[in-house]
Amino acid sequence: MRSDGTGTGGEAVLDRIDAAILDHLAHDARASFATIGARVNLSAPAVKRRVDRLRERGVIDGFTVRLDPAALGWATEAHVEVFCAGRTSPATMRAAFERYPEVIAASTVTGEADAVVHVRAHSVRHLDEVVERIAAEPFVERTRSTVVLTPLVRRPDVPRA
Amino acid sequence: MRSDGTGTGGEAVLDRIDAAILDHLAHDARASFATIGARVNLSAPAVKRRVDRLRERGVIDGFTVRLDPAALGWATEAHVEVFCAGRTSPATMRAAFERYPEVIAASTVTGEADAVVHVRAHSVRHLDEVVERIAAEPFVERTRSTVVLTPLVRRPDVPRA
DNA sequence: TATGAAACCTAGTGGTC
DNA sequence: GACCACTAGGTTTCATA
Repeated sequence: MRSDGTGTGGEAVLDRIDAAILDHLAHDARASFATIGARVNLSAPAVKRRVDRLRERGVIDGFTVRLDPAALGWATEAHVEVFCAGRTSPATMRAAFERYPEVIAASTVTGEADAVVHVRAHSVRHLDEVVERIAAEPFVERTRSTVVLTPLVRRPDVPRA
Repeated sequence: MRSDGTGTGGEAVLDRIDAAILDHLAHDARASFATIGARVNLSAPAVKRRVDRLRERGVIDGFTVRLDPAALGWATEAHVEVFCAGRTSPATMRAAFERYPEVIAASTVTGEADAVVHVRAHSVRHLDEVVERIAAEPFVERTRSTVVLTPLVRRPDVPRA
């Protein structure tokens, strides 16, 4: 895989217009096709067809709302490293972590810990309670938490470039 | 701050209807106000007014597209712990990390490291290159990377509960 | 195969009660 | 918050390059 987003055959995953459309949608997913079309020099139907195709291809996973955690009282954020007792399957971990609404992301990782769980809570007290519950999961040996002090960058999940 | 999302005065940040609207928008940010209204027993204009109010209040930050990283060739993901030489201001770090399109999130944290930077790259080679560049930033003493093996959970940035 | 133009239908929006 | 009227946008069809 080359780092410019093209496959081995040279066919770009996205042409320049698709990229521009996605960039626009990233900023305003409710923009009209006509508005997007004006920026990419395409008619509204043409934009719609491209968006439909991007959805079919799985490039576009859906459209969501961006919420401000602070405005909703989710003031505390932490990365919880999870150390497992013995070998635990990713499926087991997923099943466990999915049950926590406070878990916004989780993945198995290289290095010392077996998994890193991204937790959002209302308060340090709330965070503590969640971490306690995670630590009490049968497959968890211990955890190590690092609390977020200052958010610096927060971008869409996928880079534009 | 209580953990149920209400303030000290007892006024909920969101009433039940707002929460339902946001939940719907989280799943499909391009849903029509009429469709949303059908689910929350409200007319389309009423839904629109609530959404407008949520935007004004800053609860809704915007609407974005959810892209599949794999479909776009962003196959590699890592958490990079950054250790700074001396004291470095968050503003300095933000300015530096913002310049990397590969950085999808960054924050200062408690614990050993000074910051954690979430990086997405096309390949391990690409990731390596990005980490090298971060490590070469003037304020960075050293870095420690943990590469994501298996994504387990990936949710909207803010919990619904 | 992708597009543009037009037609048609649905949705957004502001005013009124 | 509902209802109405008006405007704007979504979606299909068809012709074209």
